Amino acid sequence: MARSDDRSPGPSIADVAREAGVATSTVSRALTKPGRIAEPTRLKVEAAARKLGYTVNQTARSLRVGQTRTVMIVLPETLYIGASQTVLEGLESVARTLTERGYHLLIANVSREAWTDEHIITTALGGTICGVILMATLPPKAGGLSLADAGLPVVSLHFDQSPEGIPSVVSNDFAAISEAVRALADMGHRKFVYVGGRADNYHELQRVRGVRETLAALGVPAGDLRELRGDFNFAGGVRAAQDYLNSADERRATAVVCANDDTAIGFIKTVTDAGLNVPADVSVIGFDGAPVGAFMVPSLSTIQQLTTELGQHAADLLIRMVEGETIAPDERIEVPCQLVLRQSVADA
Amino acid sequence: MARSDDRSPGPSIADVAREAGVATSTVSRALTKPGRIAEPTRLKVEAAARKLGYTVNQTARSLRVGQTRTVMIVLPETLYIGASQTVLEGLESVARTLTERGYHLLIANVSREAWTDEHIITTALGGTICGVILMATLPPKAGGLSLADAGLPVVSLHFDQSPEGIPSVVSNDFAAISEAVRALADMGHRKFVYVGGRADNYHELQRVRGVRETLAALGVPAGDLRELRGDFNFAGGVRAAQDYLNSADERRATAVVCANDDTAIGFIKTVTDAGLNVPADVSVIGFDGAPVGAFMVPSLSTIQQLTTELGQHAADLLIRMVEGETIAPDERIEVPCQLVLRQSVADA
DNA sequence: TTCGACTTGGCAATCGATTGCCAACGCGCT
DNA sequence: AGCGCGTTGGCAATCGATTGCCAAGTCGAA
Repeated sequence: MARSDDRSPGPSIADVAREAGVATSTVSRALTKPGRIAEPTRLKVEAAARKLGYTVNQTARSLRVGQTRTVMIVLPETLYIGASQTVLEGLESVARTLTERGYHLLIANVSREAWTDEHIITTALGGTICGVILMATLPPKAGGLSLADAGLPVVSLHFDQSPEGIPSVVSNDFAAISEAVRALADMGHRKFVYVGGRADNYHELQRVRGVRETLAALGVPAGDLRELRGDFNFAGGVRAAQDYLNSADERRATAVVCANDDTAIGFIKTVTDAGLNVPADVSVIGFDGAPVGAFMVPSLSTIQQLTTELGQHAADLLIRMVEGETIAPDERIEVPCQLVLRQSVADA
Repeated sequence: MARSDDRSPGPSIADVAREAGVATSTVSRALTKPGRIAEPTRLKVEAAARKLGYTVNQTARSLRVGQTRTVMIVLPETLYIGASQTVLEGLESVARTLTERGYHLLIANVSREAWTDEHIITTALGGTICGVILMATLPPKAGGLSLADAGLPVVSLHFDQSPEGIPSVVSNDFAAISEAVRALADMGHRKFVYVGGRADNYHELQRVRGVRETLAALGVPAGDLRELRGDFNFAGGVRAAQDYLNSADERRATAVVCANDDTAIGFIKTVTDAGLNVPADVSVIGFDGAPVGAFMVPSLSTIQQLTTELGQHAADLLIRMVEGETIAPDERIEVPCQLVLRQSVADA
């Protein structure tokens, strides 16, 4: 068999058993079932294992116990590569939490195309993983099958999918953007622009609603809120700024709320190059808390998402599900954001 | 056995065999060895598999063939969370390439502490993975064991470790920064500052050498190059800028080369807030090609790393090693960078 | 000394897919 | 009709660890 391709398999449990002079079952129990094996025997086994450099073969273990300790994280279709680091920060946090608890993290679908969804489903069904974290994405489907058919625990991070039966960990977008709008109103601003993201996006729905309802509650007439599309990226912010610049001076808003930092950055860059001054002529605020914001000129006001906490909660929730705890399918953990006001906003 | 914990195992190969009226071996071969099974039989098997929704159990397969199709990527100890997205872009590129070729990607060590190296080694030895990509890190060690002991194919991405016997995929830092320095000299600059990173870092060594040797070749006296420490982050750029501001006006350099974009951004922010104008008073250039650079005020000149190509090459090289191709241990693939000049530089 | 309760460790089946080996079969040729 | 070769598919061993079951051993109490 393994003739041409001799992968050094390392010592197996049988080797350790022989070395220690006990049965394989004893070795297995000594290493995994504390208390099941008498102390002297256990020490003997441990010594033998260390001497041989034995490491348990996770593949064999997984096959036998019918469970892996590997979690898959599905990253968003577009990674929103820009200024904000929510994806990377979230990933770091999830990875750290899982690793601490002895789990592995498998990455899926960094760039989603037709075949990748199928790849995900196949992996899920193939017994390779024990749970899934959806990061700012909807559950993949392929052929007749969906992720749900794998019968695995699933947690949604960033998108609230608890109404669809997926426990979710989310920022309180609505309350956060509402606070930002109120802060701008308190500074005397009365005419607003909201530069939104993609219309079908979960965050967009929360954020645009937050702006509208808060302004309405403050008594700002609907006509004094202009909504532009920003697509969550730099170019969208640039386009929105061009629209903004095209309106007559006296009709221009003095406060601009953007659906994320990238949009705000594109906006600021464009109006600045056109000769306007931020914040003297117009105040701008973003969303996400990109680390670079503090070092922009002017420094960027933003709504900071606590990405690390979000990731921790998601990982923790999933582990609890994997380990058999019953979690309500409409479980929803909300993490507050922090309003960070910097140079890009000023009194009207 | 599995009484309390009935994980729905899905159909097995035996179920498919029964459904199709053939032996399990026939099913296995029909699904994996094209040509080995007569066409009519193969179709029968495929139909049965589809009908039952059969998916191969990767765990069992891996155990039998002694090989997984999972690659581990070790991310840098500090993720350099700032403006540049090299880690995320590289990750995306590696993930995409591996997925296309039917491999999985396991993430390790996003935050390295004492126990995580051990976790990595254990995983590597445990037969869970078939290869490792080191992303801007040195090989982990734990206890008496190092990653090398696992006998797995390893590729280094970003750091040139080919002298240590690890095939590497790297940017040509030296040539790139040399080109940048020459460009600044061509613009008439004669006094330089180099804001470096951490002294023991691979990139730092390349980049500082590039600056020194290029200036020397251009006949700029060593006294007209001032070297400051920037630590690769915003705060380091800020500190360097404070040092810079403290020197007397007539002694100040007019060209600042930074070891990465974050440093450059911190530098620009600080000197701008202090009343200097970039680029009128001082030209600044970064390194990495952070996407946000184009939208800074002033937009940031930088040396763009082709992260996607780097990732592709690394993944491709590793796959070739995994699949048995012989690769020279001192293999070194160099990917050129692109100099991108924007508003932050101007004639002296 | 004997009995029962408890502890300890070994035997062997098991997880699911792969694969070496071989038997059966079909086909063409003499 | 008989022979040989190539193709097809089945049997059963195998990968390495886990675990139900049971036997042997230990200890204390009567």
